[in-house]
Amino acid sequence: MKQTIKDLLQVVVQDQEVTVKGWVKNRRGSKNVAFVSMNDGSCANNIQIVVDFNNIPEETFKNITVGACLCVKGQLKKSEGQGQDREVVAESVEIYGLANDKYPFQPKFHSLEFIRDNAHLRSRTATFSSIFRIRHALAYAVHKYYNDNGFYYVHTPIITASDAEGAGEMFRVTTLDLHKLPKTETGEIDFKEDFFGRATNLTVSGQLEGELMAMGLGKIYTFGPTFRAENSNTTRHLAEFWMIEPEMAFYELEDNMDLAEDFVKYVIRYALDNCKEDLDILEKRLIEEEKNKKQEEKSPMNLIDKLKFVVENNFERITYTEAIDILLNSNYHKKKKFQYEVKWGVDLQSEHERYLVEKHFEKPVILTNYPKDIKSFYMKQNDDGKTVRAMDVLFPGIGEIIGGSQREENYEKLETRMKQMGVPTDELWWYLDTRRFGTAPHSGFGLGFERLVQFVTGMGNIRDVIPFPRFPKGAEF
RNA sequence: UCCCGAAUAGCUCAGUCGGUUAGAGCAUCUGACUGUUAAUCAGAGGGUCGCUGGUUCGAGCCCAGCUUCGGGAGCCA
Repeated sequence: MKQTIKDLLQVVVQDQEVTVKGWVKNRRGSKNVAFVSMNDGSCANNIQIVVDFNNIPEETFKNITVGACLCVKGQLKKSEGQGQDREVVAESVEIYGLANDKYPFQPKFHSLEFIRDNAHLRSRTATFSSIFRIRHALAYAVHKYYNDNGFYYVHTPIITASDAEGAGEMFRVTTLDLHKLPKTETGEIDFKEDFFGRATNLTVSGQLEGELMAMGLGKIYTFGPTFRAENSNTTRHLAEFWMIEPEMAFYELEDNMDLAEDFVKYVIRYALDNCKEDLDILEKRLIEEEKNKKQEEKSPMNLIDKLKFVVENNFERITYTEAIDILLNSNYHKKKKFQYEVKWGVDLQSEHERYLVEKHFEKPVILTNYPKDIKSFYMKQNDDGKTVRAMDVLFPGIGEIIGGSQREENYEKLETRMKQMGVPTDELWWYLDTRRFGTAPHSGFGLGFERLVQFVTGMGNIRDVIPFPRFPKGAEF
């Protein structure tokens, strides 16, 4: 295999001939010698190229500006300078591509807003190459975790005919001519004429299909794209995002919580163990940003300490009812600092979740047993007749990172609940079949992959942790 | 979608009470410098002050609408 800069930074230095291919991050010159920092994306660190004008014409160096791509042949030697232990003394420089002064990035601090505007080139920046290497590591860790724990990776459909999952607005998928829509006798659009012979959408969740697979394979997980056509303009929502959804036969809510906690800790630990350099870069950036913040907005922990803290401490597990009591007895509530009312039966607002996670417990919290009327039809009903076996994992800074539940396995109870909530039982006949034939207790959850990447990288805006973000009025690149 | 804020050089920003020719650092270009670390030093070029309209003798600054971006909220993962 060809040697990358990562390889060259690790091999034993013995004045050997090497070839470096990569992009110019910075350049400095003086009368007889110049220095070029190069990076090829293989790791966070740059390699320093020494350009001696006795070997390489000065004119060549003049053309090499930040952003240019080069192939440098030379000798790998111990560095004479202080900032690095090795460097490549160039013997020849081939220019693959020059970058003129319109190249947007410079060797200086750039705002995230500016880089976002140039997202097509942002993999060239230190911050974003680190983010995307960490994103890769986390994705790998997800597969490794489930594979090593006996789960099967299943692929659920991207195009789905069911629009009844209640997880959000859907994107329509059609091949109909929008200027000449076929109509039924009653004047409605006739989807019988459409590609699938029925109305179809992009999936909002693979859960229902995941349950079908778990009811035969035992323990499965999905890891794929999901789509929500909500007009959400926030730092933690995307119209296209990647979701991990494990689904396990014979797991009850407590098993589900154990899995969620163990899984999240595993992938975060994997990043700590394998992405040290990249995490250091992101932590440094965050420390710089914190300097401009007011004292009360500063976070109590640096990025890596925060990740270690999550890995080393148990998540707090409380019921919804207990959470309401804590909120009602809080000073925040007594001083009327909450904007939204706290009372049993209403869904918790962001401010309430933040209080529990960031002020009261100061660690991740798993909330369970929510009122049934604020949760989905498929969640297992408790004997109290009021609550369901739901669980939400709340993380500091980003709120809900995981939502899951034990599923209702009783056919009658499920069908009754679907009818009460207006979920069409005829459309979901295949889902009900799992309860009709050999039903079993089972559980699962969904984890928004970008929210996990957000937490691990410390990035505030979810659009910065996916290479090509999709959001309302945003589908560039 | 709602609330709040912002928009000045390629980038990051300053611009006093509405008053003459809109500034700085970095980047770019020219030059200097015997090994630099976001090198340093000297000089130069670079602006329809987001757009449209209004108030005024006079608008970067005040007002209205629009656009885009940011923060927060809702929906959620």
